[in-house]
Amino acid sequence: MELLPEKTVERLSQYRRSLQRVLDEGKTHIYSHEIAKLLHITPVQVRRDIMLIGHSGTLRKGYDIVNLIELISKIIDCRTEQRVAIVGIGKLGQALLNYLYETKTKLKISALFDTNKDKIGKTYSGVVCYSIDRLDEIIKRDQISIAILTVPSTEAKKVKDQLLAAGILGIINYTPVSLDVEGAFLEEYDVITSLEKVAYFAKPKHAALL
Amino acid sequence: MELLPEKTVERLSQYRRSLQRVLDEGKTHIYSHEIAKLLHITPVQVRRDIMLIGHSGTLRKGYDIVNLIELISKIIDCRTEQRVAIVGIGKLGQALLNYLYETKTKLKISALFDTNKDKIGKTYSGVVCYSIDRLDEIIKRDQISIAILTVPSTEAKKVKDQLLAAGILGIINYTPVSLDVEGAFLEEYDVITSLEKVAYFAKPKHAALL
DNA sequence: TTTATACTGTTATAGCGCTAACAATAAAAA
DNA sequence: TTTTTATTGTTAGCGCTATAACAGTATAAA
Repeated sequence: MELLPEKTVERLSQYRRSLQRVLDEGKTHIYSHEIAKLLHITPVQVRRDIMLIGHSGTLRKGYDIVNLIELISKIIDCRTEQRVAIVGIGKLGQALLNYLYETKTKLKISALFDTNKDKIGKTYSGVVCYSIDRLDEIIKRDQISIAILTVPSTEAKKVKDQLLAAGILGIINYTPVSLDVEGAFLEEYDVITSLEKVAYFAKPKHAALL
Repeated sequence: MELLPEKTVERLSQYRRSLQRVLDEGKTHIYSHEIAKLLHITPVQVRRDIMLIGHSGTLRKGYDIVNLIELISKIIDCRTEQRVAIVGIGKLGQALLNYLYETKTKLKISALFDTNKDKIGKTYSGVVCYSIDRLDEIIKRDQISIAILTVPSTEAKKVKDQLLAAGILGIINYTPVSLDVEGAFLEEYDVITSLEKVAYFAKPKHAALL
């Protein structure tokens, strides 16, 4: 299948989780406008996304929830398990681990890395923390393909280079340092940028008058 | 001035921080291609953003860094201080607080909220944590205009309603629950979606062949 | 002094993503 | 049975964003 648009993939991830919740409540079918309402988007967008993955609903009955979940999973999940490492087990790294460690998908957090001696050897949510010196070794051994980067800014570039050298295919960069990633997929998220953006658009009305 | 495009505002936030770093290293002027290299974007985009805010560089000398920082600040900062609350002081809330509490801008984290009795009354990085029961009171008293939402999913909608009722103007939603925000600016960031997206685009090459 | 160079500033074009419009049709109502 | 209604599936168009192309010009070089 063709590569799907990024935004569609994002929504598919959200559809799947919403659909699972609805399924658990006992529903078997759902209309596009019902899905739309759950995610606060338009029904057209839902139908278009579903069209893009080649699924068909039933007129007047809507979409079969089980079928749809299965198809989404077939498309966005890898056939084999994809392993993920979190590099930098500070507050943010630990928070992300809590959010992610129990997904029911083919994604598995399978290693943590840090430089802090007190953390090395410990397990967090059942995942072992290794010294960052063993990054290359462990990534290759466990065939880890995705890394979540939550190290201090000063270390970001260096660690990124190590990750790429070890053959990582995707990086999520939560440090405020912009990275250059050749040949891998990169997603950057900067909390300061995000806050400053919201601040710009959430200016009090009277501010314009001053 | 006209409202700037969202993406431009995001980059302005990043330009400012990069420029400050370069300034601290003793440089006084910088070329568009130098800024571009720092953020891994194109020089044209940098020039276009700078054009949009009405700044002019000097041919063959580049942009005066101090001037540019001042202009960006004038545009993306509010004239008055904008106060921010973090609602939900779990690991993620605390992590974000660490990232944000010492910005030199007009943004100030001025209150934290939680339901946990052990946290209420404590201070984190010098910011007091209040009971979430006092949300309305404190937001109005301190004129807090922006909220960062890091509560459990189950509480997200209820807290969002309380925030809007208290007059909040911008919300950053880090919960995986999609929100509907009437009349305020909303930014949603979902770590699971983000990871699943990267996983989709970072699939090992051979996966396509299976 | 004249020409070449290396920048900035601006406009035109392309691409992605969302939305509006509508065709098709199964189910429900008359 | 015929008509209406509610829903899916698809295409066409619009808007935002990024990029490409290029005009303008101060400085440097010849």
